[in-house]
Amino acid sequence: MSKNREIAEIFENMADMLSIADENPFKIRAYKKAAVNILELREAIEDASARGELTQIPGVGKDLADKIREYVETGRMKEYERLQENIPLDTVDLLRIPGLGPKTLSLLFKGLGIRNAADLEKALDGPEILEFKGMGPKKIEDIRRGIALLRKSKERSRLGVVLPIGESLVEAVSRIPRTEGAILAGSLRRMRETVKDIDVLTISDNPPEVVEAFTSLRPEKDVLASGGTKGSVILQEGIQADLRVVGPESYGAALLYFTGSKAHNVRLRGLAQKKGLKINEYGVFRGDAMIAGETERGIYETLGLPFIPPELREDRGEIEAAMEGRLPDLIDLADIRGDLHTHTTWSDGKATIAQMADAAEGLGYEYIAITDHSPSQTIAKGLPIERLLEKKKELAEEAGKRKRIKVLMGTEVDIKMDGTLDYPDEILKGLDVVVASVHSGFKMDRDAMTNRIISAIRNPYVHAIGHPTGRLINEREPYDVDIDLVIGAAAEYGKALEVNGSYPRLDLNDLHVRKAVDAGVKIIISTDAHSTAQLLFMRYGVGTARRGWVEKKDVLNALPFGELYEWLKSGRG
DNA sequence: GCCGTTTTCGGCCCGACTGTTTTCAGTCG
Repeated sequence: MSKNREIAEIFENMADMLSIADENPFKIRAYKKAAVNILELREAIEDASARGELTQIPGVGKDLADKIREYVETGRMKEYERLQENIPLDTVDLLRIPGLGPKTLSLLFKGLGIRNAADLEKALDGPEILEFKGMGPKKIEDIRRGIALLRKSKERSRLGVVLPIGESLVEAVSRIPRTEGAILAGSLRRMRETVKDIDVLTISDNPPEVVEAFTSLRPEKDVLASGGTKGSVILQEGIQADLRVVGPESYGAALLYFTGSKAHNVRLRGLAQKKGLKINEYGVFRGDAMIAGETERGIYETLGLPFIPPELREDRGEIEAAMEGRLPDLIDLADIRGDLHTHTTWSDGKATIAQMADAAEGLGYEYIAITDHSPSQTIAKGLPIERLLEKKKELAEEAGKRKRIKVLMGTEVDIKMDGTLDYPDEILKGLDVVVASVHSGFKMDRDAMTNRIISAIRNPYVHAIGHPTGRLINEREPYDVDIDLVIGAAAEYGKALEVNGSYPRLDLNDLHVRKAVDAGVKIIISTDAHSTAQLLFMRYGVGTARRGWVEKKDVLNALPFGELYEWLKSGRG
C-alpha cells in the first residue's frame, strides 16, 4: 500500500495548521497544492522517492521532497510533529465546520484557548465570545449550524466515495478461496446518495473460513466482529464493511434481505404472511418447506410480483406499482448517448476539448457538449465573450475532425442575482447547449430565489437548469427554492431540469426528479465533469434518476443525436 | 513553499457575499 494518501493528508493538515498560525497564505497554498498532486499521482510515491524524482511532482520542490523522503524512509515527519505540539489535530478538525475559517479559529484558539469541539460548543454558549472582533449573534448561529451539519455528515458518506471502495472490496472478496462470486448489497446497491456502511454478500460452503479471510484481507483498522457467517471491519478509509456468507440456496433471500430497504422488506413479509408464507434471509417458506431463496426474482414470483429493481425498493409505491403491473421501465446507463454538461481547460476543467471528446468517444457516446463557465465565475475562469468566441473556433475545428462523435458548443451560464443571464441573448442564441445555473447569492429568500430561477427558465435560449437546488451533500444545504414552482415552470416552458451526476451534488435528487418526470418535465443526466475521469460520474446520475423512477423516454441525452438536436433547436425564437 | 527566458527574486486567482462594521475582514468557490 503506497503512502500517497497518508502524505497528502499530512500536507493537508500542515496547511491547515499553518493557516491557523496565520502563516504566509502562499506557503499554505503550496502545501495544499502538493497534497492534491500527490493524491492524483499515478504511481506509489515511494517509487518516485527511490528514484530521487520527487521534485518532478508538480508543486513539490526541495523542501517538500525532503519531508516526503523523511516520511517514506522513517515513517515520521519531524516538522509535522513539531507543528502538532502547537496546534493539535483536534483543533485542525474544527476547520471542517462550514462557516468557521482559519481566522476565526485562530482568534478563538489564541483568545479563548479553544482546542476541540467541546471547547468550541461551550464557548458558543458563553458571553465572552461576543467580545471578539467580528463575532456577532448571526456568526455564532452560523457556526452552530455548521457543527450540526458536520455531525450529520460524519454518519454517512457520499455514494461516489464509497462505491469504488465497495467495488474493490467485492473484488477482493471474490478472490477469497471457496467463495462463489460476491455482490454489493445495502444502500450502496440501492444507489442512495449517502451510505453508512458497505454490505457485501458472497456464497460459500465454508462460511467461517471466508469470514476469517475477510477480516484479515488488508491491514484493516479494526475488526468489529468475526463469526460463523458474518464479519465486520472498519476499513482503512474509516468506513465500516460487513460481509455475509450464505449457501447458494439462500443467495437470493439474503441479497433481498440485506439490500433492503427495511421498509420494503417489511412490506414484502406482510404480503407473504397473507399468502401463508414466511420470508427470512434464508428463503421463502411454506411451513417447513422452502419454496424459494436462490434468486431474488424467484422470491418476488412467490408473491406474485415482478422483479423490483433495487433503486426502487424504498416503499415509495413500488410494491403497489408492481402489483398493478406498472413498474417504470427505468433508464439504464447503457441508454445514455452523451454528456451535456462538461468543462474544459477553457474554464476550470483539467482536460482540453480534444481530450474530453476522445474520452466521450471512448465511452461510446454519440455527442458531448462542452459547457464552460460564464464571466461572473471569475474564480472558475469563466469566459468573457471574446474568449467564448475563440473557444467556439477551436471547438468547431475539433468537431470538424470527428466522425464518430458530435462535439457541441455550450455554456453553463450563471443566473445572476436579478435572474438575468451572464451572457446576452444574441450570444446564447449562437450556442448549441445552454445550461443555466446559480453559483452565487445562495442566501436569497425563497421567493426571490424561485423567481430568479424561473426568470432563467423563461429565457428562450436556455435549455436546462443545472444543479437546480445548489446543494453539496454533507457540505452545503440547498438554497431556499420552491422546487415545485420550478418544476411547474420547466413544464410550462418546455425546459429540461438536470440531474447532476457529480456525486457531491446529485441534484436534482431522487425525490425531486420523480416529481419532475411526473409533471412531464424532460431530464438531462449530466456529469458536470471537470476532467475526463469525471465523465464516469454518469452512473451516479443514472442511479439517482432510477431512484426517481425516470424512464428512458424522459431523458434527453438518451435520444439519438438527430432527435436531440431537433429538441435543442425547437422553441428558440 | 514553489516556480521560472518577462527567472534565482518577487509573484503567487480574485470577486461576490455576509456580517460586522462605519470602511472592512472572513469565507467561499
